[in-house]
Amino acid sequence: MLKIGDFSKLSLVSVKTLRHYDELGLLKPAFVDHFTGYRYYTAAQLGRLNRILALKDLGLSLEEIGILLQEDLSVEQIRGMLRLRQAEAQSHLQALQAQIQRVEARLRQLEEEGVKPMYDVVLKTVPAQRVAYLRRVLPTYAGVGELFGELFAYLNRLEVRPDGPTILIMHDPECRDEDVDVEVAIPVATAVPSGTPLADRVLPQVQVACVVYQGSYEGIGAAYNAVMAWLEPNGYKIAAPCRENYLISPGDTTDPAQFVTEIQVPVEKAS
Amino acid sequence: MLKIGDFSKLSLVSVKTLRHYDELGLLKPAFVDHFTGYRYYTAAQLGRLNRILALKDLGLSLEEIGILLQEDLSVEQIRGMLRLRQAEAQSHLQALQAQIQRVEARLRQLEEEGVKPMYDVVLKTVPAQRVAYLRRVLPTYAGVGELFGELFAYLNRLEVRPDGPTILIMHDPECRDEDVDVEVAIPVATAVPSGTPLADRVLPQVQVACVVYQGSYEGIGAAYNAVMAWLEPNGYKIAAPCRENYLISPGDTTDPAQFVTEIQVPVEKAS
DNA sequence: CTACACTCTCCCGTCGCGGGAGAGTCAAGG
DNA sequence: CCTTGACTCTCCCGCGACGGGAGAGTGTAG
Repeated sequence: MLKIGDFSKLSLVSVKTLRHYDELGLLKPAFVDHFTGYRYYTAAQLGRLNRILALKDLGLSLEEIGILLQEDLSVEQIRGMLRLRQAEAQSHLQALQAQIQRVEARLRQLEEEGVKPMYDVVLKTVPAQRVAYLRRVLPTYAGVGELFGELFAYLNRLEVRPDGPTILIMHDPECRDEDVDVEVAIPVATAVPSGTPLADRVLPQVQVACVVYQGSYEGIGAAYNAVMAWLEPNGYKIAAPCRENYLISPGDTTDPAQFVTEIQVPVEKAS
Repeated sequence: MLKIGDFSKLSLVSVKTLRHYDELGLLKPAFVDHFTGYRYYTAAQLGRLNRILALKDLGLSLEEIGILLQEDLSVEQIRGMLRLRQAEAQSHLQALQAQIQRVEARLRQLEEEGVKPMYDVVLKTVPAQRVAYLRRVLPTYAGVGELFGELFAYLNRLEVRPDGPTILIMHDPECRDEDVDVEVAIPVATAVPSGTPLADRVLPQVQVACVVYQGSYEGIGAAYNAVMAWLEPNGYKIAAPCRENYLISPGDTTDPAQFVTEIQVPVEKAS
């Protein structure tokens, strides 16, 4: 009969941990003095403790270990739990590798530019949303403002309430400045009545890499460069037309320095 | 001015998280109504939030992010933190890969043997300990019992108290049954007086793979097989002579089925 | 004016223990 | 036999990054 401290020295497991395992029912002392509450262990219990430690080293939770320690468990069930754990660990591993890649990319960027980064690219999964939209080929981007005006005019006439910031979708595969195929859209909670010049559709859920750009639209190219430069080192490629979300726009303020635009680039993993 | 729910929808970050970041000082709302406590954000704050999210994606803690968000931080300092994080992530990665290897080894063992494993091998770091010892070449292992008797006799005469279970160290590089070079040892708290037939020495700290074996000494070979079979798939090799710790031995009980022995194999990583 | 959706603060739970308080217990030496 | 110091007990807090929920107050559309 060993007191907890002796058993702790023998097993190199802390007293706290032994008490914790007792509480969880993983390793009950061989004997407990009911008057003093003292726990007494035997050397033979080292076997069970070692099993617990070995399973813990496989990354299993104490709860899972408790299940695995039950005697009446089939080999199949044990194998199932280990396979499950294996899969978890694998996906954890992939996430960690991707994270290391991101840190590396950030470090490289820091060393190459030698200056604190201006733009932070984050991945998001944008949920599906219903939008009212107008799509047209415009001679230049300058016409986008008017197109939004047209969209809002229709909405007002139809008494449909916007339900989010305005969106611009650029359908040209490569960026160009003339004869651009653009779509202006705005989220709506309910479908637009049919038989009107306005249509609605549901933008599907999509994963995007996005940056937030603040300032006049002339300088937005730098933000695009940042997100495009982020894609390759992080293992992504463009999957669909780019979008811009106008969070603070000429409709809200006259000072272009206050304009806030979110650039969203739909992406998928580069195989 | 956006209410927290609107800002949450915009950023795809939960209200709970936004409040949490407020509390930590990472992202204070642009304005707080002092009467109602309502938080109001502006779209321009999305930039800072994105930076927080991007840094979080690198695996940095919110506390570290708080430091990195300070304006007056040099590029050097930022680089230092990222390098540190990189190193952490790398070691985490290695640990995870080793863990996956262990799970794989366990699964293979399960499939090959098709039965629940009897022995669990665990890695420990045994601390340095002072022992009194006797080393001798014996014709067979049967003489080990007598050798222990001799050791205890000396200890009694010198009034030195044992401070742990008895240890057997087998110095033969390969296992054999005849003319074995063995050392019997027992931990002692204080040095053995000099000028006696007994000597003491300090066993250095060592990393061991160990199993606990219960039963008569005749069947101990199976436990050795288990630990030896564990070494290679987990990337370790034997680094020093094997030890046995007699936790419950003929001195404690007459029933060999109750004997408990811990087998310790000093190991190092196979390069 | 009345719903109803939204927001607030506060508290608990997660997971595997570690640290510490305050009280009780055990074993060796005087 | 008594003391003393080393152990041991239970109970509670803390970590990290939030999520869930209670109970109370607030904002806005019909």
